[in-house]
Amino acid sequence: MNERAKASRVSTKDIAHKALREMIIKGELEPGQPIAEEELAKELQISRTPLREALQILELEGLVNRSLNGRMNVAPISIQEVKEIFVIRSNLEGIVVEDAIDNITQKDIDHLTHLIKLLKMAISLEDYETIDRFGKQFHEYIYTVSGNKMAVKFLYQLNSMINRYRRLAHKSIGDTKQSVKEHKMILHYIIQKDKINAVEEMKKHILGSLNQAIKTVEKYEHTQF
Amino acid sequence: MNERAKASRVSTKDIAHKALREMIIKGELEPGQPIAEEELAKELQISRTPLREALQILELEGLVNRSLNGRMNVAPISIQEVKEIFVIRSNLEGIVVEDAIDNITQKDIDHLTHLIKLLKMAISLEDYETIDRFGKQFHEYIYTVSGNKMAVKFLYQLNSMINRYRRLAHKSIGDTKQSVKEHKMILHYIIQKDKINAVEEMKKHILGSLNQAIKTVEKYEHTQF
DNA sequence: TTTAAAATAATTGTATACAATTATAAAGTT
DNA sequence: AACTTTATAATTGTATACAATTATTTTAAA
Repeated sequence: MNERAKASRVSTKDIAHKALREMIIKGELEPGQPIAEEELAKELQISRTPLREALQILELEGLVNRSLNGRMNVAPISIQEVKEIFVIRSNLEGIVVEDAIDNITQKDIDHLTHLIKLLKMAISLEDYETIDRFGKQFHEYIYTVSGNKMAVKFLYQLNSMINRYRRLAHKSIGDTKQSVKEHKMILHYIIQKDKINAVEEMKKHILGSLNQAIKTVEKYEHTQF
Repeated sequence: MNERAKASRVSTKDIAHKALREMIIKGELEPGQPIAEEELAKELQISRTPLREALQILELEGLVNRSLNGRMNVAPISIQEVKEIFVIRSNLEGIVVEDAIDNITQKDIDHLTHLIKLLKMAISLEDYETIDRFGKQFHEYIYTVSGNKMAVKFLYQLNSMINRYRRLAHKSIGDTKQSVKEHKMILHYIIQKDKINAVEEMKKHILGSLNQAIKTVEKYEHTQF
């Protein structure tokens, strides 16, 4: 048999899915904008078959909507939806830290501690993109430790939508410093294996970013119909 | 223009999706069983195109899995997954009652009260199917009142999986009587607009059915690989 | 001019054909 | 006989063709 690992093939569908997701998150496809399959397929230089499958995934992810007549459009942005998403996310992140506490090892704690250090460093450099990346890594590392596949699956589903809003938000240095404090607190409770407070703190942390997200969204809001 | 409402066309894809979901929930397609597109398409008398789209929905719903080589199989059943699902559901149901309390009217309260009466009646008749139906209606009515589209969307997604386990479980009369008590309590707190206790009670109610579900699943478990 | 009806065009939904990949069987080698 | 290698078959992934539906334009009537 062949030595090298089988390069798990990337399908045209997956490429289209990721590309479109990116385009929607970046706003290159605007909220509310109608989608014509033929046209979009030509633009991506693929056929309609994998494109339709990609669009269907995006539909289930909540990034595009399908109206009764079958026509699709980029999902509008709404404050109501942002609120709903963040409350759900806060609960899921709560579930996930709680499970993570059951499984966490010293190696994991070291890694999370390291991530917080990196986070601080990025803040001192006012490098917002890096701040965002390390913050994300902190959370995602906890996802992995939790071993809760289902919750993680839902969290990633939510993240597709959250990323749309995250992109619009530009944090202040004050916000990021507050954020690093919260990460520290969460880690503290994880180390203590104090589930109640870890969950509590995590929920507060997520909901804290909600108000900020709402502000940035207000001016972009589109009506849903 | 035409008078009558446009009969929103049902697509082959949707029919296939619902049919397959039913078959999986009923166990007609067994956990772990491999799926061959061509064969299944012939059986359903449709082409592979809409079948593939239906299968993709089922994949995202967690009812089928796709392995690295593209082959699909009916998702196995596992205790770990049941646990994860119920914890997530309990949180989502908590979110939803909390929101429902903000919107609830006297009419809604009357309806929920009525459903509990029907539930009691079904219990006295030991009609388990009807018990199940009214219990479901009680929860789904709260979904609607909440107005939380996102949470409801996730709940329905979970329900596809939960229904697989629900079907295996056969409750005792004792269980159902306990259940009706819990419904009453939940409604009580809703009427009082006591969010904290309503959420608490709802979570307990959902998690209460977890242990029962676990028992029934234990003998059906298949290993995931 | 406005409204309704009919015809045309554009778009989505499904079936089929083909290409690419993966699994299975057969043949060859040590 | 066990292991590779090659050839064959089966299966999935993508493109194209066609059918069904929906939207738009044109024509006709009031």
